[in-house]
Amino acid sequence: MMSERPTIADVARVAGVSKGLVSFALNDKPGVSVETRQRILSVASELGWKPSMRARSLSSRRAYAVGLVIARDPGIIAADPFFPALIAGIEIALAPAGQVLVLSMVADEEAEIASYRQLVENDRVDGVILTDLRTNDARIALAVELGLSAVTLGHPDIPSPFPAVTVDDAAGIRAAVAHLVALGHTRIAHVGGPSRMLHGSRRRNSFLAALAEAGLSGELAIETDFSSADGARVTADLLALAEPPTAIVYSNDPMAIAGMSVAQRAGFSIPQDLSVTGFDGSDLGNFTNPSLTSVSTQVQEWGRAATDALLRVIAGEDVVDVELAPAQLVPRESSAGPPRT
Amino acid sequence: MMSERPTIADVARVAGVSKGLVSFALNDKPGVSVETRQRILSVASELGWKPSMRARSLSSRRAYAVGLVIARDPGIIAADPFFPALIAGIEIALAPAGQVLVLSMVADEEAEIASYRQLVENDRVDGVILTDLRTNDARIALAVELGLSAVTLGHPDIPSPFPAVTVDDAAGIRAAVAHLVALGHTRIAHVGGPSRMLHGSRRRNSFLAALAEAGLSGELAIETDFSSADGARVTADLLALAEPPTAIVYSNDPMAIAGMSVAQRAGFSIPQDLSVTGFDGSDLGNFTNPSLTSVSTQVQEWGRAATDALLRVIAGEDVVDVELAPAQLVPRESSAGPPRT
DNA sequence: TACGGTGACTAAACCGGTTCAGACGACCCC
DNA sequence: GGGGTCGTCTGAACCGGTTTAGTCACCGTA
Repeated sequence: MMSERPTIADVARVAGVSKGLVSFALNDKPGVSVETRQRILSVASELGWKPSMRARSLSSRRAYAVGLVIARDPGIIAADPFFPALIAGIEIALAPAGQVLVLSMVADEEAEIASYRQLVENDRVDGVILTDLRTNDARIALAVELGLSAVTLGHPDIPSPFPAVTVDDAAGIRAAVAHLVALGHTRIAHVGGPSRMLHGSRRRNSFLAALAEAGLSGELAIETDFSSADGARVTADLLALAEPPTAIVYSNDPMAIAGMSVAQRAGFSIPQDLSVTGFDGSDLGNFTNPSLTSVSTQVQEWGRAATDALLRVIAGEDVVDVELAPAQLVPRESSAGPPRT
Repeated sequence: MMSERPTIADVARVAGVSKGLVSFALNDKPGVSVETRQRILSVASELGWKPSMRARSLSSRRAYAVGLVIARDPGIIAADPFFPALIAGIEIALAPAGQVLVLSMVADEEAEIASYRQLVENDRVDGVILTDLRTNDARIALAVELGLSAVTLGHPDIPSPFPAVTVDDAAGIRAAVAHLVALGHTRIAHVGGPSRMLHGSRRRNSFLAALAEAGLSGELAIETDFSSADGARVTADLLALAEPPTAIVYSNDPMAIAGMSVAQRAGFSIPQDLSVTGFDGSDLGNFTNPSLTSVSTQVQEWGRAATDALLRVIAGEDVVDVELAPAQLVPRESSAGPPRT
């Protein structure tokens, strides 16, 4: 019963060399002859030796883990398929590197800052993925202050020393508007996220720009908190207007789905009386009635690429910004020509 | 510019005592006089000393972290609000204890086993939360083999040395059936999860038992993989029967929502022609048309309680099973009396 | 032949905590 | 007054790796 796990000292003893040399051999460092390296490696695998992450962490001052802090209302997170997809992507890149994800979910921005500080003070992570960037985001300065490595999902609106991994979601909004314009719509509304969030304001701006390009007015661009509840409320408001829009571009799928329900309750047929588009192209939209025209962003690939970049930053490499395939329109049943008046 | 972080040796030097005594004082161990303890504590806080988790981990052989491995298809996870709520609950219990969550998301059961092994071999976690229990679940034996602490979400169907934290979801299914029976339904179908998953088969059994109690036949209990797609497919099959059911009890909300869409497409009005109930009482169901009668399980509280129990197991306490408030029916618009024939 | 350089290797320090054996004085008891 | 107990504290070992300084044999060269 060899219950104790072998240490590097056991390997050294059996191989007849010093601890230090074993360490060199196992980390592919120079200064070890080919035969000795061979012998050490075979002894190590014979003994079933695995390095102790704890000891390695202490002496190398690394955590071999990356952090993700999600700061949103749990209710909103639960409805939004974005995060599971992101995490799945992160995992794909992390696993082969022998690293793990430390996840923190907090309710507000104050707790978010505290969470990053905890992560660093407690030596939990070597770097973080910054998602849901906000205008003038304090986390950039915080990461710098804490000496953290980081990558941002999207370009911040302030100077940042960290690589940005971006998906051109503006292209998706433009495609959605172009799609609706091509169908003949002229009164198009936008139900977007909080303007404090960069992707909220960026999508809103792209929406306005696309409308302007088509010679249309963008007066119906409304801001929400990204929740289904807000999506429903705003939709009701829009449809109660004297001249309601004939199409609504939503900034995420949960709001679009809630909006469709509200519209249908109010007696609007979709897409006959109202066209609707979502954002993020979640699977959910395939199973609504009608199915939801949406914009797909390959969230999983985004997570994978961001993690890849982060690991290289942590390793000290120079990493340049990464631009992924732009968001693409996925036309389904919820969009059609405007009602004939 | 005091850039280096103070160590326990610094505190000892300034306080004029030995390293060991500082450690005792800071961990509330006996053998330190009140005045000395006071002095040490004040020196520590003056210096802004924070224990190094890495060093502490190495010498105490603990990770101060717990693991959660989610093994489901990413698409299914994304649609299901269960996991975000669970994680939010876990976080609530973890943060005050200074511990963190290491999350792993894998696609299949093989990767799942490998993931647990990695977590342990790499000293990542002190314990794990076992969710989505399956029949004869190999993870129980695996955790024992690896010497992991654990808690299970629900009772396993095999002997387990780990405390179980349970929510009586059977009560929820019974309540849903009772609700439908009271409304006058006699042909009630069940669209449930995989029978390999314990909550899948348990809900199915409760469904059958509840029907039997009401003197009804349970021939329409169908098994799915929990995905929206499967929910849609099975619903279509059920409605195509010569004598379709007048009510369907779904085992999660995404399937119920997909099922409603399919039914509506097929010309069924809900709830006039078909009543529908979901499971897990997600916020989503508030914003469908009609809103979804569902069963609420307080998932967040489940995660909190499970984490609490796990931390106590890790601390070596004797922990007994915890039984949370049973699942409760949340009646909304999708259920009503059967159509008059 | 003396010398500098190089490759292979060892010993020991180090990372920053925890823990254990033992020193020491104060106190108590018989 | 000698011995035992208790509370307080020290010094050193320990956790299991990484890293640095230094030893030693061997080589080619002037």
